[in-house]
Amino acid sequence: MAQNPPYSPAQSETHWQAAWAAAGCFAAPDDPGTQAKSYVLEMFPYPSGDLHMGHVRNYCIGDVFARFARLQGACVLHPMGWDALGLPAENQAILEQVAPQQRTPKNIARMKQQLMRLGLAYDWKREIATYRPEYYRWNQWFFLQLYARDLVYRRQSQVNFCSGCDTVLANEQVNEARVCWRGHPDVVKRSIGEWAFRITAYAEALLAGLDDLTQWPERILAQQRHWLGKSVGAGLRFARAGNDAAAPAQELEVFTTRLETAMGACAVLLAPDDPRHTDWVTPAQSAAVASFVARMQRTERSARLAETAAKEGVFTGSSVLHPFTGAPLPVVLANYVLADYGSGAVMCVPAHDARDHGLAQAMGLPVRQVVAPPAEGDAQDDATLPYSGPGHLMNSGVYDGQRCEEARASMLQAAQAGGFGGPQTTWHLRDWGFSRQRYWGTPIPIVYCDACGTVPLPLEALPLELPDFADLKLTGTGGAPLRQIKAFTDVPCPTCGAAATREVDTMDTFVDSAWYFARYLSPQHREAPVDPAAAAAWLPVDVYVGGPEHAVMHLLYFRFFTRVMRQLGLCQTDEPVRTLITQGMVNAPSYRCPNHGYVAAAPLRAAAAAKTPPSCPRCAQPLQVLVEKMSKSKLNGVDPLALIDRYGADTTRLYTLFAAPPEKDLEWDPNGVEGISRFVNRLWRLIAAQEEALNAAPSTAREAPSPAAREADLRARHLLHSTLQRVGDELLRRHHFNTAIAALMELVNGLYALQMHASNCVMGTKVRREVLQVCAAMLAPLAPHIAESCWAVGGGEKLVAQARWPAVDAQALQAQTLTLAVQVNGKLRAQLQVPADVDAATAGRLARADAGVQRHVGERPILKEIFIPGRLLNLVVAREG
RNA sequence: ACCGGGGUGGCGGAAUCGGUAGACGCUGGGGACUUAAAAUCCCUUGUCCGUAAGGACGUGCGGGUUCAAUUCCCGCCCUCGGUACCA
Repeated sequence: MAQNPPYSPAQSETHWQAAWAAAGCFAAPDDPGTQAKSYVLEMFPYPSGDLHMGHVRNYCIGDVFARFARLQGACVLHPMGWDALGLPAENQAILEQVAPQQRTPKNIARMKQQLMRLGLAYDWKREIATYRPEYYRWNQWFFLQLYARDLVYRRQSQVNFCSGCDTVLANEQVNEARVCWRGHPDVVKRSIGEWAFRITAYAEALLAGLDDLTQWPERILAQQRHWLGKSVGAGLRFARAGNDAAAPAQELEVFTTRLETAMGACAVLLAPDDPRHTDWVTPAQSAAVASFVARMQRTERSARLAETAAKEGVFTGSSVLHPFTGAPLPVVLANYVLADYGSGAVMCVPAHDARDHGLAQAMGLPVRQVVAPPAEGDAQDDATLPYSGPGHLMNSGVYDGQRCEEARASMLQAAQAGGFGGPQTTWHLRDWGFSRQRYWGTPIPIVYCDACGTVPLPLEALPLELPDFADLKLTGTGGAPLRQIKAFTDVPCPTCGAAATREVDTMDTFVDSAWYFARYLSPQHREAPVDPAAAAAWLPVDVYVGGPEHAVMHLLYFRFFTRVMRQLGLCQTDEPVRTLITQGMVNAPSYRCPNHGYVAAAPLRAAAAAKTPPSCPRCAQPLQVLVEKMSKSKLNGVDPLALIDRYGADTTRLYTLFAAPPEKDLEWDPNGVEGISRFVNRLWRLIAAQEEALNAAPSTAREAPSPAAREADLRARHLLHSTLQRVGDELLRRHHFNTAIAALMELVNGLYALQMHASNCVMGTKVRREVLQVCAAMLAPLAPHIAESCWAVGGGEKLVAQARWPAVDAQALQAQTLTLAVQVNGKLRAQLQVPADVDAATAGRLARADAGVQRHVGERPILKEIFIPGRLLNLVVAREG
């Protein structure tokens, strides 16, 4: 046999990528018409400048869906774009004083080049980038539409404020010790004005919509449900004690899910960051309160709320009257109360709430038990306090003896009748504050006029473009950068023409990503964010692939905007995504020296292979090895481009798909890549051998095949079609690409075992072609380049990228016998070859005849036989001893 | 701390509805081919006992349900993601 040329992925992959482009395989029409449609989308990347392995994994997974849907006969839309605004680019601009408007397109060009090398089936004509005014003008358009519908408003909000930088900081820029990224200590929480979307108006709809998302992972639905956090309870109003008509507030409303414990209330609690607390502070207490509030501003919210954290409070000096009894209760600020949940105030019931109990002990508040646990044996009302279980009421006047549920209902009725309370539902979800004091974001189209107040820009004024970078000094200090530019801020009022000033905050980048999926459908459309005809044709997204870190916020905003779009007449769907795939992270070993921090991982991988324990190149100390998410700071990244250069795109794709199923984390293993590369080469040799065999075979031969040839054909087809069935199931239903690839490896191993790679193979040409074509189809979504070579050698028409998924031949699958597992008392004792259609009685007879089975059954009678057709037989006998 | 995941050989993982634990790949060991190397091919590789035949144990830990549990239930441990201004 002639020596075949070794596989050259670089040459072959460039060739097929050009062929796909020439054939226009991946361009999607504006309307799929009568053809079934499939919209496959991956979370768009932040254009940092270089593709990393996390991107590669994300887009390879998406590409499998897109290419497989096309094989299944769908008209596929598979676009790509750039999430280009936001903090990292702004920080880089501060550092280098280079305009993000210049840096960003360069980064995009680089990353696009890198993406192209992977041979991803994108329709690049639909590419979008959020930093372009043609894109972000629609953020402004949405803002104005929501403003007109009272779904956007201004409010006060708590932010991190660093007096050293004189500006607001992102959470990421502050560490746990409240030190800022530049090293200033004492970052505090401060209240500032901001813009917010009224997403809470959609809470009920967003909750109900989850029931329709049957193709979303259950864990994501659970996280969304908990984030929405619907809680049904009651509101109860407490009036100010004493006749102080001049006091700024006359009552406090609390929210409770346990109204039946009201008689056990010993205080009413407010959050330290609740601005209303000043209405209740008396002069005598003002110093104590001020110091408590200041201390809380320096404490992390999570530290304040931790269950194990000490419960602390301070008396405001004022009291309110218990609405049921008229008894005075102190108004107290407590560290664990949330200002933005429910009504922002709660009643303190120490006997039946652990946190309240802790506070009561710390402050010496009275503990009054009002619920007795269900009586057991000798009736006992005493319980270990705090007690939060079920029971009946005590110490509660007319309600004594009622079960909790009864008391809750009757007290609610009494509260309504008395006009001091009623049913109330609260949510964990809060409105979405989207103001940012940053440069690299979408300007908010608002003007403030002394005469007209807050004035939205007219739609014709859009886009409101970001002013030039050259006109300001971006330092990351001193508040909103846009305020520096007089030419931007000082404008005439759109209504009255008088001198006015613009809003200088920009928008959160979550606004960009809340609706980008719609822009791909008509990226040039000028009348609206999306052409409603295109939206009707393509929405919802059929498959959405991205990281689980977006499980809650991004996906909730995404779903919220989809509902808004529907109400604006832009689309006809409430939910944006039918099937959601959340993929795991890409991890790799990182190496850390106790003296010198992280050490570059790449040179140490070779050392690890040589089994020398890794040591620091600078001080020779042994290094700590951890498996962590690939990142620049940990110096453990793998350059995808280097991988493609060395092994080719198909090997890179197959490795990321094979090493773990999509939803799990993937650990980088250089040896694993070698293994995949071996498989690709093995496959290549098989394909090359067929090229020779098919060319050599006289096409006119009509001789009857030998029995050996018939047997080889039969076996090859059995193997081929059972693999086709498995791979189809893995791709279509289970989305487990690693096991699909394993099945293909087994197929190739099996074909080698049938000598298909060898010159003495007797397999017929017709079966050889079938094997090649079916293999090509199965490979096409996973390793699309070598799949084309396989298709071409097998004599397939046009490209496999344009082909259809083959049908399983049920006849080829039929088997004569199967292996039946025989257990005795649940332990495997024999494996019998039996006829495929064996019944329980026959299986029992065969099993009893087996020597191994007999040894374990012995003289004991068989009590029961459990037969699972096609799988196993379990003989149950009396246990010994 | 709270919410949601995850934990299976030396390693990544497989086991689809409670039915043969360890598919496939890597690593290690042995062999073939070769002057040699690379590449390739073949055998082998959970632990323990045993010369072997064979047996016992084994899916983070402790219990439970079942003829049968990686899978279901209860209680823990460790770990990852999110916690509203990173995206």
